[in-house]
Amino acid sequence: MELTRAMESTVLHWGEMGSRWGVNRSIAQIHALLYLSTKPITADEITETLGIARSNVSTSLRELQSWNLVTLTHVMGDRRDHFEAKTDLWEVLLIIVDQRKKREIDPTVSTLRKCVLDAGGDGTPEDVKSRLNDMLQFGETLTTWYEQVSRLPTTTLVKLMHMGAKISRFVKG
Amino acid sequence: MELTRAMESTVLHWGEMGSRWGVNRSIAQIHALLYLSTKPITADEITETLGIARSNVSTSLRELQSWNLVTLTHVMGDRRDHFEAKTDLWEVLLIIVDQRKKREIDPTVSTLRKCVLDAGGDGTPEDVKSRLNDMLQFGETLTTWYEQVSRLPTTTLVKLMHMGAKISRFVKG
DNA sequence: CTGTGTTTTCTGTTTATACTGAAACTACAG
DNA sequence: CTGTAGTTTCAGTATAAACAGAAAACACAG
Repeated sequence: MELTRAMESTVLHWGEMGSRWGVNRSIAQIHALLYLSTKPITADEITETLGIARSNVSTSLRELQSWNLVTLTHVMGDRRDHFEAKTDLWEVLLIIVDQRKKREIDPTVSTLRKCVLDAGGDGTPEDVKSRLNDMLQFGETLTTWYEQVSRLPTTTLVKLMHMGAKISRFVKG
Repeated sequence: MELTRAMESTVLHWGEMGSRWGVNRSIAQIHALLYLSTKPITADEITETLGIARSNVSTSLRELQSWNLVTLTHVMGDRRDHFEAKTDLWEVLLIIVDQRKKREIDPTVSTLRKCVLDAGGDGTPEDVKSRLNDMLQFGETLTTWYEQVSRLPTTTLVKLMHMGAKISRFVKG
């Protein structure tokens, strides 16, 4: 698979972005490549195109599949696995946020909950306790909000987005 | 400075969180410690409490100041710098999102813009071009929305949040 | 100008993670 | 069964980032 200049920069930049957000470069690059590719491609093609080890591609694809961002498909008359990425970017965004929430935010909130409990009997000063409480409260507000909003249909979300700041009209007071 | 059990877990967990989101552990730990502390503390106190090198604390504090999350203050009769963290968590969230947008999202969108231009004349196939365009479009929609909404007063944001999914009432169609 | 407390800079080391390549495994065709 | 194409696992290696400690720079009192 031959990459044009534009495709190459996109893939490289996406890899760079990934690493700044705690996603490893290979995974991000592969994801970008699959997103750009308009037909399913094999692991070997990815290996060649990106110049990374076959085993690394395998592991990364596995990870991408576990995120539901990439699916395995088959092509008639070809034994090899082919891979393709979700193309609806709204769906992609929601998947990523959902997963990171589940893997990182939710555990953080429960850790905080435990800390607030512990703080009751371990001699934590009152003012620190109130800071801890604020954090927990804040986390809970955000997650509750997200859980509701993320369940709205995409079309609604798009419309809400396009309203931008106008949405504030509907707030009382 | 003595940490209670609850404080210690919070600081450690925060550090862990940081590293999963591309913020180094020391910086995140120091931030947590300053957030919990109800009075400004010195770099040396941080060094002792967290058991990391003095130089590391210095660099991290500098970084935190550049993010506007921590400010330097002075205490009467003490030559040493003291540090304290922003305590309004809404403000903290907006600062973090703002900064990461500025440092990472905005450059990504302009890279995409450049790629879309390049793709015009470098032989990129039509269908790939349209994928690139979708990405750019999506990024622009999100950033435009964020720029508007983040400028609303915190009180309005809080109210919007508490409305949760009810906000969808106001969408036409 | 000198001495002391404080902060920053810099270089080498450590550590964590990504990555490779070979070997093991699997599924299937013949 | 056997051979082959394909995939995964695993142990070792490389790389990049975090970190420590020493040295330098700075600020100011006396």
